Amino acid sequence: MMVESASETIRSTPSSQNGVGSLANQPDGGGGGGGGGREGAASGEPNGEMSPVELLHFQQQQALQVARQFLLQQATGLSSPGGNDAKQPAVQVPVSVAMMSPQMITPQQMQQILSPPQLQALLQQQQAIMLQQLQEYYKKQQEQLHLQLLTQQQAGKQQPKEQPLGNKQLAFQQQLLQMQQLQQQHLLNLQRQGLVSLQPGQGTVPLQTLPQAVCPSDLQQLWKEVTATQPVEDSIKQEGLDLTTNTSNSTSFSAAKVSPPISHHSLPNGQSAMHTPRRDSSSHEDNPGSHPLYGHGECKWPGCETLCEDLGQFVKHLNTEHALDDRSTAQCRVQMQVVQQLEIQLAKESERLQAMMAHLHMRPSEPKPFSQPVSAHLNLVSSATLSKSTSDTFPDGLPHPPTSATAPITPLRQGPSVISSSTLHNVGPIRRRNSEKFCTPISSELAQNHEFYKNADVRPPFTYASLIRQAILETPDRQLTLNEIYNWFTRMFAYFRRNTATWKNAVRHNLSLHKCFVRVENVKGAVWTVDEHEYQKRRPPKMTGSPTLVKNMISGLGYGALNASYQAALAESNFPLLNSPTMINTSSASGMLHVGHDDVSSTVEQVNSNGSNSPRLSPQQYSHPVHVKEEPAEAEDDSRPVSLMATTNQNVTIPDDRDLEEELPVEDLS
DNA sequence: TTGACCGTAAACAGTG
DNA sequence: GCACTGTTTACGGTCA
Repeated sequence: MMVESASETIRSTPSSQNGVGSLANQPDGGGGGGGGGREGAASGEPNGEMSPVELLHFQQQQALQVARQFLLQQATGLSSPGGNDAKQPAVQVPVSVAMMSPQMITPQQMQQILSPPQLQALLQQQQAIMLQQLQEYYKKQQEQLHLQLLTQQQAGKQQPKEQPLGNKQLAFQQQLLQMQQLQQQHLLNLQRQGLVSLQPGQGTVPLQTLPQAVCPSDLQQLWKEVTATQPVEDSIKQEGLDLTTNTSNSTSFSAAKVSPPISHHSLPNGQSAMHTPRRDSSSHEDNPGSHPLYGHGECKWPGCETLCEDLGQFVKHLNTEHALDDRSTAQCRVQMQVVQQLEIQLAKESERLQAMMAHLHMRPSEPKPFSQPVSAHLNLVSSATLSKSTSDTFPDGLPHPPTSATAPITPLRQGPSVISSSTLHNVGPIRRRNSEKFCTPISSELAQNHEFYKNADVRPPFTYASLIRQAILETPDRQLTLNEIYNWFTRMFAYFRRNTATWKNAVRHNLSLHKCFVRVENVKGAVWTVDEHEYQKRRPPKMTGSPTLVKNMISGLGYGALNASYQAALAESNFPLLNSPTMINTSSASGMLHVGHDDVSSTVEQVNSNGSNSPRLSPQQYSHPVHVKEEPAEAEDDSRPVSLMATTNQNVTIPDDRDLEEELPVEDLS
């Protein structure tokens, strides 16, 4: 029959994924699987493969067909039941209705053929039959679902893992619930639609008829819920239970599958996993003012996006719409799988990074006292890139040993300043902006990676100006001769040890170029000091008041967030430095008070001084209290007043304090 | 597209 | 004359 044709068509695509067919052990229906077979044969000879449900429908269909033919015969005999009339598209008839059965008289034809009383009687009769069929049909399906659920439960008892079992049971429960809802909704729609096609046909026919009973708005809502529900099926599928046949690729059934919000039933087996989201939600609710599932006035629950005016409304919405129920639990599990997938992806990427580093011979040869965080890897890569880049462009053209020969000793304490992508790919002009962007104190950076820079032929990610300033500020007198600055460079950085002419020229160039470097004549020569005021003024538009300040503040805050995330991630890797409150404070302060410094030591100074980010600094710095410098008596190797090296090598937390201590004299004078 | 910033290179002058 | 120091200019790259 054409009814079966319609149902067969549906079943061949969506209903075949319905799960109903599989549940009925009748994936192909009585039509013989071809889907395009003539229904007459199919309807006339229900084969042995037909499920009881379909057999029932078949019988009912036959009865209905007889009634229909009877009515038709009472009419004009417009066409034979098996004629081609139905092949003509029924005008103004829903396509699905027209498709229902070529043998079936369309409602319009019915109206033309039958008198109103006859038509009404026929419709009532059909509706009654349909309702009965539907009830029986759904009852059968529920039985099937229960049967499979029991089967799964028994099978699950043999599995050591209970979680997937619970999920399967959950899925089955969902199926049951959805089936019930579908039944109710379908029946309701049928009652509302007097002219709904009444062909129960095969098991999937009721599902087919549903879409036309759903208004577009309903469809939208249903689709929204389907999309929200879809991951559940994905999760189920991933766990080996393919229940997606119920939904995927079938808009109609997807809509039918949707569980309305009323479907908050408690599962009899009460999975423990269901408590997870609830607790999680509750814990978040304890945090006033914010909720991780609430942002931008929307519910961030997967697939929800419900607009909530305030947090209270959201909480209410959360408790009502995302309460402890099957769907929420399943969605939570899906989210867990998402996280797991991301973790797997991260692991893969980390492995790739390791391979890349190994390929580039950048793998640290020395054993690490603790696990190597990603930042350290990145730092190594950065170092490798820098080394390679600089080696390729060494002005002096001197051959330079590979950086790996001087593997960093303290890369584990790398801050974020050296992990920027630009650092990875650029050497020159980007360095200062890197340090600015990441607000890394050059002092902290150097303290953390002193050994690294000292041994590795890696160019430090700081500008000449910041390095010169750092060199000067490291001294008690805060003044250095040019030669002392040279020595500081060569002492602190292997890179500058091996490259001379270019960077020295650059140092001189920077000393002369920047106003912040003040040359003071000494008895025995000239010394260079730092005018912090001018140093801060180097980027006055970013300092205060200007719109760019806000921009920079925002960017600084953005980095602060990034840095915080990074710190959190690294902290979990037992990154000792990042557990240091000093580091945290430095980062946060730099993030909040980022005003565009080459190094954040100045920023830290400001922050620690009086909480103000005023660029104005100590009179000592500003007025250059350059007391005539005595004989340098350099001996740079042991004259360093502040042993960053020692502190770096000894204690990872001290350097930061030392940095602050170094800056304190400046701050105290402000 | 523009300006700021930076690095690099180079020329030049002064000084010891 | 040479080396060092200091200044200045020019150019190209990057970024906001």
